[in-house]
Amino acid sequence: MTIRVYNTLTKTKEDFEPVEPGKVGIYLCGPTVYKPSHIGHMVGPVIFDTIKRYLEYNGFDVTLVVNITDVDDKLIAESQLRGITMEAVAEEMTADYLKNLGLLGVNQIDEMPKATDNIDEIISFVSELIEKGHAYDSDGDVFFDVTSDPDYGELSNRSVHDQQGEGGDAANRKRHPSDFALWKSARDGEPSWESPWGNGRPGWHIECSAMSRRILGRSFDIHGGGLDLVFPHHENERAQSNCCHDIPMVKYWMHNGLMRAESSAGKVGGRSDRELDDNQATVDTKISRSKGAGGLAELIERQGGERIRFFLLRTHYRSTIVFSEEGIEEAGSALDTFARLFERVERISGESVYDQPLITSREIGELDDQPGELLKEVANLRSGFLSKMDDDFNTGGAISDIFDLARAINRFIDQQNLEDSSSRSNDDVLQVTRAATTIRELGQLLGLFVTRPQQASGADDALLDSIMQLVIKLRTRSRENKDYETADFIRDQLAEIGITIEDGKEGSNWRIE
RNA sequence: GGCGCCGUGGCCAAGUGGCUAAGGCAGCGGAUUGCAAAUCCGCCAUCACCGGUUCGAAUCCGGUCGGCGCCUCCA
Repeated sequence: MTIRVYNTLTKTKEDFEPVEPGKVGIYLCGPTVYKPSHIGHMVGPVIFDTIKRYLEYNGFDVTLVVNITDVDDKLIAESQLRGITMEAVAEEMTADYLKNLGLLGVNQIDEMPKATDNIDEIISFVSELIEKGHAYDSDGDVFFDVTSDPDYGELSNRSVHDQQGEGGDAANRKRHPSDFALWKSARDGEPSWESPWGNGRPGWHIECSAMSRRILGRSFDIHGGGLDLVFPHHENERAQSNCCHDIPMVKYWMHNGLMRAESSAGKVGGRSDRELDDNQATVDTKISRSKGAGGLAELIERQGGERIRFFLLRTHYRSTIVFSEEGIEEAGSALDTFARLFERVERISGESVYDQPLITSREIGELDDQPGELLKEVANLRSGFLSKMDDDFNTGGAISDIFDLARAINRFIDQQNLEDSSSRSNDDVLQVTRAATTIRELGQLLGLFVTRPQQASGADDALLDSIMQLVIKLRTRSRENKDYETADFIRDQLAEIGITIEDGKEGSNWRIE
């Protein structure tokens, strides 16, 4: 069992071996908190949350860091526009971001450092770069000298010659057009901090170099982010850190694919809308406002976090995901299979699958020999799931195995006629329970099936449940009297208010759709 | 112009040199059901196109067509 990881730097999958055995440091570039987050911002957190879960399951001690960029041009612009402080904007948008992460089950983040809490660290980092001859002070701005880094451009595969470089008035203070700002001198009315080069604020890239060093050390394992960050952000971070420390900052650079709106409008929340002709712009703007870029909170409320998470994880993390709400609904239909299965198992065993203890380590599971016909199949599928995850966290491929698992369990229940209590054996019930628990064991690695769904059955609301028991009793009586007209009427009427009745071998079940 | 990605069944989506090309959604047929629903069983693709390498390619190479990203703030 070797985990393999695709490294953007080498463009190949490599065997995963942490810098320090048993320990893994992951730094994921988080958001600039100037606007509410959209679904595209969730792709990285969901996949890296999943990666951490998987690595921990495999016995690694993982630290996951996601930074918050709370000082930059866009934040300043937003605060001026709204007439409130930059801190207030950042605070509001950070809260929005955290709320959305929570709803999607992203709860593996260990630290979320903010740029403004690390100004001292940033200033000393810049000073070190100047001392080592990799940066220069130019009239209150400090720039990184890209020509001092022989490896510059290696990550994004480009040479200094074909760089455009930032334009604007900063350009004539640079020695080379590709040099980028480590420290920007303050303009009137902008937030600023004292520094050896005068009042100013950090450049975009330096916070990540400084904060990752503080928390994860000079050399850590995984640095992640969206594909759009490879250049210039990660290229520049890498240049800063490598030049400052003379050791590789990061062992594995991992980048997730970006999300795109339907009808190839460009990425969600991106700027491509305005470049389209009128006709298309109308279509695409509507899509992005109603379905994603606009209200993530509303989207989550409508669909549920688990569905969205599953939707994201169905596609390989390096691929582009085309956003559509239909896609999320389809993912939801697929996910319902598991909710129904867990209820079915609960009816048979009398215990909630959600109350069963979960295996949280791969080793324990592998040592456990599984007796019984069903559990043999389960063991096979389980190892299929794990080997797909081993191969660069192929969540999309691995998911097929949990569907096969569900089918195997349902088939076993059918064949052994376990819904009929008279034909149940303790061994069969045990096998089914353990098999279903294996789905949860694997699901938890993806952040799925972690908590019991609220509306899986009526048990949440005692009054509703007793009323439904009564309704079912009345309907059962009708059926026994062969009064199918009444029985069907009750079922149809319930369906209209969103309650599904299913007649089973030992009575009827109901479910809120 | 430079760098890079993608094109697998109606739709979504794994697989990237060799068992019968995963899985999901939808559909169809069957079992089951009073009828349904759920569940199970079965059916539904030769992998954009052309050429090449190879005993053998969806998987490698070249070309064509089509879609997309980065090079500027962006997860």
